[in-house]
Amino acid sequence: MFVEVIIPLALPKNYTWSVPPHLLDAVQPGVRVEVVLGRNKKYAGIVKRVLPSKPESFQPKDILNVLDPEPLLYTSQLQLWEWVADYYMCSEGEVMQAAVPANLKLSSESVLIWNEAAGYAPSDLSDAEYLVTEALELKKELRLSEVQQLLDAAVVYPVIKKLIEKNICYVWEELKQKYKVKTETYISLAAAYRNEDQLADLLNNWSRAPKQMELLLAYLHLVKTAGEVTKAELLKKSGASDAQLKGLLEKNILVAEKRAIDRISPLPRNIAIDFTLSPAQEKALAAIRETLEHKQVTLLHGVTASGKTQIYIKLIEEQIMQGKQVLYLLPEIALTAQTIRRLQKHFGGYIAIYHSKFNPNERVEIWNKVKSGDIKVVLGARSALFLPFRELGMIITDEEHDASYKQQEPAPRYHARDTAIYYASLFGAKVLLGSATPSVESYFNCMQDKYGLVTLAERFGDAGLPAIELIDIKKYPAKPKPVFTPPLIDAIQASLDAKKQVIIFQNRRGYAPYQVCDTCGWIPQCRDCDVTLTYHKTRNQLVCHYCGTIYPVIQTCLACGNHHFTQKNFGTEQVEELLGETFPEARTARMDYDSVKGKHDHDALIKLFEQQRIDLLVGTQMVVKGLDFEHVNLVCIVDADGILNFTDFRVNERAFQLMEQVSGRAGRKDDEGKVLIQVSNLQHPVLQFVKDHRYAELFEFELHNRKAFDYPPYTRLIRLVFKHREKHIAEEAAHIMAQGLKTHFGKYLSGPAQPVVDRIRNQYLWEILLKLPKDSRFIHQCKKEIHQQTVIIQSNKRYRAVVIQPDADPV
DNA sequence: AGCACGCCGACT
DNA sequence: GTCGGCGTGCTC
Repeated sequence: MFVEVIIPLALPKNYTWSVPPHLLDAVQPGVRVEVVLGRNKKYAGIVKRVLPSKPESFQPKDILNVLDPEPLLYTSQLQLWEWVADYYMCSEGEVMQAAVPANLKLSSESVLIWNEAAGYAPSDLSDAEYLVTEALELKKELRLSEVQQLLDAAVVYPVIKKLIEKNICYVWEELKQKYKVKTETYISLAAAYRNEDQLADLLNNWSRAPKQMELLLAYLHLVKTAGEVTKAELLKKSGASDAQLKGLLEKNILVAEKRAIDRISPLPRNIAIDFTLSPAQEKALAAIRETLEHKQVTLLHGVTASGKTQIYIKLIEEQIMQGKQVLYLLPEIALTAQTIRRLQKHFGGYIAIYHSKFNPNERVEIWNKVKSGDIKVVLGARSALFLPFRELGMIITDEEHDASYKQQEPAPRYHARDTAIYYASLFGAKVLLGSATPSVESYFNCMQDKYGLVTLAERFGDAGLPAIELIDIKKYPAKPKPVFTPPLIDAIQASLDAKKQVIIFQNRRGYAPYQVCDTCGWIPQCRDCDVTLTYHKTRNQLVCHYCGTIYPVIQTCLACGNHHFTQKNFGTEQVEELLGETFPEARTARMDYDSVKGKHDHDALIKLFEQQRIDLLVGTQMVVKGLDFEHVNLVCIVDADGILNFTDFRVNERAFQLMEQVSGRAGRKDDEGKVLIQVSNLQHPVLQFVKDHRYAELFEFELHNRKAFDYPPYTRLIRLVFKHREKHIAEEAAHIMAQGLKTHFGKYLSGPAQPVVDRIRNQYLWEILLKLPKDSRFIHQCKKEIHQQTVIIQSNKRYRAVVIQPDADPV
């Protein structure tokens, strides 16, 4: 018998191994098997299917072992992997990398074993070699990682190579399972004393060891109230010592037992729905149920604070009642303690949280519990899609428009929203997309009647939509360009006086986005990217916001040698600084990629703001995600031009989403929410829509524009960057690509899309490649990238790059 | 992903 | 003349 195995590597296809007779009964699709690939590398792969006949073109090797008594996942997951690999142009092994928690992907770890038999002469060894030899003689074996701690990382491999040559040690390859069950010791009464008489007998005839008796009594008391007693709990509650317990254990009065416990804190498994829906919500819920009767996917377009989550909760409850599982997807950033608490309150022990930053042991536990059907609801980021659901009833994709649903690096470059739709179809499950600002592609699918559409236009409770006011920046002195206009300052002051909070939105990090040489107008740019360098005052550095490269502050103009630069425009750092100067008595904080490095910083800052220990919060788009601030009554968009003034109309959708999301932060509880937008082009179409929260019309506008440009409605962003030392080559490449895209996107508008687009893209890429100079490294890289959804091509530092970034396509 | 093989430039 | 860098291809 033979098996096709998925190995967690980017192999061009799956390989086949043969099964020795004694393992025949153990193999089945979904189990892990230990196999040798290449010379002596061992991997734990997953059996995709069992093949009856021997392959012809090669001689398969035997599998070494079967690692699982039962499959790790169901066939629906294997189907999903196959689809993702095909659709997003990667190998199934790469999908496996993303899907399976590290602790289930056994790691091959090389261990150096001390060769007892061989002697050595210290004079023959270099310092580094001697160091390792000594350690080996002492410990008999060393892991490679330990050697690395011992030596300078750069010389590890050469030194080991030498030692092996000198026969001082050898390498042992072994597969190790890292996942360990966490156990806890439980204490219980020995069987002999389980009945009342015997226990009374024991207590009445107690002699000596009064301390032990104390502990025993404490145990008896505890067991009455708690039911089960752990060792740690008992010792803590009774204040007893280990010795006392040991005595009782030795006398066989109490017994200790180690039990595996769950890492996930056990919550009662009940559902507590303690709210009622508003009439508008009830109506939306009924509409969702109805559309889902005959459509697989429905989009819930609900303005911010319209209470979408409560509708989700009702739907989740229904699914649990039917014994089905639910996957609730959120963008990673929105997975805050706040959201989690909210869901946990209603679903207690039925729910699990899952995202890639979880510790590996917890991930394995959730994996197993989802597989067994123990967990009914998973609240997770995109990686939660790969959990082995058993009976999936529904997938909810909240904040459906969020770009972070698309994985960019590494492969598989999948879009969680679209993958979710496919995954759900395998179960016959329903999908609910939710957003206050749906993506154009989802909206388009509604218009095409492919998805159902339910709109929830009013905010929950008495809250109204915030009033949006435009401030004409041209009315105020042009230089220096004002960061805060007088009306804005007044409004902030009014909020401060009313003890309210303000969010100031500026979608640019750093202090100054670029700087200009006063004499010749030269602007410092990144060496590798076509991007100006942003000055960061706190770090006193120049940073490329595209690739992240850091440069020292430039004192001398590289073009003319002069020393005077002018800082142009402003970023969050400068806004924060100016706020401090303008409102010295207010408490100000900044929230952007630089100020919140870890996840904890983010949570901590949110907490501070929630508790009203911050009055003014400056931030980039980070402030628009996953926050529910009750005391905010003013949101300021300081520099709307910075979001709107692109020649590329395709940015409109993004600009609208940003503004709409920002304005959604204002005035959630009371009616006084206000949004101030400082802008120079008051006539900008996006602003007209934003002003009245008219999403549908913006969409019509977008669609119309895109049609006029032969541009497909549901490919949101295609960016082409061509660079070449020789300008005409770059231009030619750009031209060919643009032509190709234009000719074929007409067809794309009316037909099933993605495969076509991929073929076209590849075809034209090849054409470009043929015209470019024969640079083997460049061509090779291109070939490699062509197999990926996102094409990023570059060749070293001096590069020509083709960046094509198509968004994922609805299924 | 690793690893071997092979092809060119910098050295004993 | 060899050492060693990297580019290329292969692993059932």
